[in-house]
Order: sequence, then structure tokens, then C-alpha cells
Amino acid sequence: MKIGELAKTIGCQTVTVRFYESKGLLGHPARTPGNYRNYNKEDLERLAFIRNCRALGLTIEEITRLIELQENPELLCNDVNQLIEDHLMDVERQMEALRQLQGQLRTLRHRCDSTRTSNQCGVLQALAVERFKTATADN
Amino acid sequence: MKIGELAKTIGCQTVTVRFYESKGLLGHPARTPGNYRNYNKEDLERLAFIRNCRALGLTIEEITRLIELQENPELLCNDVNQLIEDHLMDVERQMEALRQLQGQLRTLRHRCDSTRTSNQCGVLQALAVERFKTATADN
DNA sequence: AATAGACGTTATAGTAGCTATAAGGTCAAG
DNA sequence: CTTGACCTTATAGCTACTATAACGTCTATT
Repeated sequence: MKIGELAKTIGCQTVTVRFYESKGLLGHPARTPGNYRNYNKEDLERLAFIRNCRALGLTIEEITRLIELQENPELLCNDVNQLIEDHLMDVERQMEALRQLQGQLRTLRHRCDSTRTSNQCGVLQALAVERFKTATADN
Repeated sequence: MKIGELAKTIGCQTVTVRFYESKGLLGHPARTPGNYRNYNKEDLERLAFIRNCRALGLTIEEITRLIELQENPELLCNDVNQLIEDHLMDVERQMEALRQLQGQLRTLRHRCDSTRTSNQCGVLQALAVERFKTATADN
């Protein structure tokens, strides 16, 4: 199975597959006589696993750890749960930050109307003055 | 006012100030005889504006547009409202994506326990099999 | 006057997770 | 034997910074 077929089956781009290989998420596959990457069923399963993890927002580093856990079956799977739990908390923090943004943007919206020009614009004035609590936390 | 003082007043890093200058958000300031950047009150206000926008998640490109609108007071401020509206919709889309992630991660969590090793791990098995609807939309 | 240390300067590379481009090699069909 | 679809590597770009190196300036203390 060549890289294009693999990518199409899984639903990603060929460059992405090579990118994962370069990051060590996928091993170096066998090569055809013409130096094309030649994938098998295991590679396909691994790629599916990676894409499923990515769809959940797991980082490449997190996926690397999951793969290590997978390949050392004697390890306790508590670590897997912990990773998911941590990631879920990350997601919840992000949501909270977005919720606050949403509120601030809604306040900002419609502070002016089409009858005014930008030198009287309430939005611009608010942006110039207000100290919004930052969501991109850098003190 | 030197760059360090400016940055400290606003609450960002000096490198960040130079970064904004390099992106054209801040103009090239006056220089002291010793070639240090020398900022005035207007520069400070501009930087405050930029940081307020960033705290709301506006991109540098969006901020560039807002500054253009600011500097051309004859333009209608409807455009400003539209930009905020678009950004708000972005934020809402991101929240929806995160909400779905959250649900999936919660389903995943605790599929296994500390009495099992990773070769029996329900989480890993789920990740290998399930086709999650992607939040990082690249079909 | 010399020197330490706190600040400033530029240039360059790195971060995450890809995407885009160039310049070329392989293979099957017509 | 050429066209076109696919593959190869290498390199640069994206966002919004952060980090590093190697050097210049200014103030204060010795």
C-alpha cells in the first residue's frame, strides 16, 4: 500500500503521514524497489489510532506517550486514564476562557452603528480603554 | 520611555513589543542618542489597544484592520462591528468543537482501571477503533 | 578611570502541526 | 517514448511568540 492510498483510506494528506514519520509516531516503513513507502495493515491501524487521538485534540507528545504505553503491555493503564483526565481538564480550561471571551465580545458588539464613522466608534473606544482580563495568560 | 518601561507598564515582554513593531502594528519609534527606542504616550496607548485586542483573541491581522479603521475616521464603523461579530462567531464555533471533545473524552475516561495493564486497556482499544467526528476539520 | 550589572541592540532559530513549494524520480497506459 | 499520476527529498512558510547569542549603552560603585 503506497502512501497516497494509505492517506486516502484514513482521510488525511500524504504530507501529514510523512510528518508523523518524521516525528517518530510512525516507524520507517518498508520500501518498494522504486523507493516508495510500502505500508501494511499494522501501519494503517497505527495511523488510524493517531488520527483518532488528534481528532480529540491530543498533542503529538501525548500520542507518543500513549503509543509507548501500548507497546509496553505490562504497564498499568491507569497512566492512560490519567492522560485522558489531564487532557479533559485542559479542554475544560479552554472552554472557560472562551466563555469569558464570548461575554466580553458580546458586550463590545453593537456599541456603535452604521450612522457613525470610526472616529466615534464605541467599540474602538472600548478597546482603547478597557483592561480585559486576559485569556492568553501572560501576567 | 524605554522599551522595558513601556512593556512593564502594559504588562508584556520587551520582545513582544519589538515583535509588534516588526509586524507593523507599532510604528518605528524615535531613538535616543544611544539608539534605544524612545516611546511616548501615543505609543503606549497603541500598545494598550493591541494588548486589549489580543486578550480578546483577535489576530494580528484583525488588529491591523482595526488600526486602519481607526486611522481613517471617515470610514463607517459598521466594519468594526462586523469584525467583532465575525470573531465572536469564531469563538462560538471553537466552543462547540470543544463541547464535543469534552463529551467524547468523558466517554473515554474510566474505560479501564488500575487493575488492568495496558494491553487490556479500554481507552486504548477505543482509540484504535472509533471514528470520532473530527473537531480539527480535515475530513 | 575601570568595571560590574542592568538594560538595550540585532540576528537567528525554535515552538505545534501542519501546508506549500521546488525540483526531481518511478511507473503504467497510450 | 511520452504523458500524467504518483512518489521522493529538501526547504520555507504559517501564528504569536519565546529563546539564544553576541554585542552595545548607561549608571553606579570602587
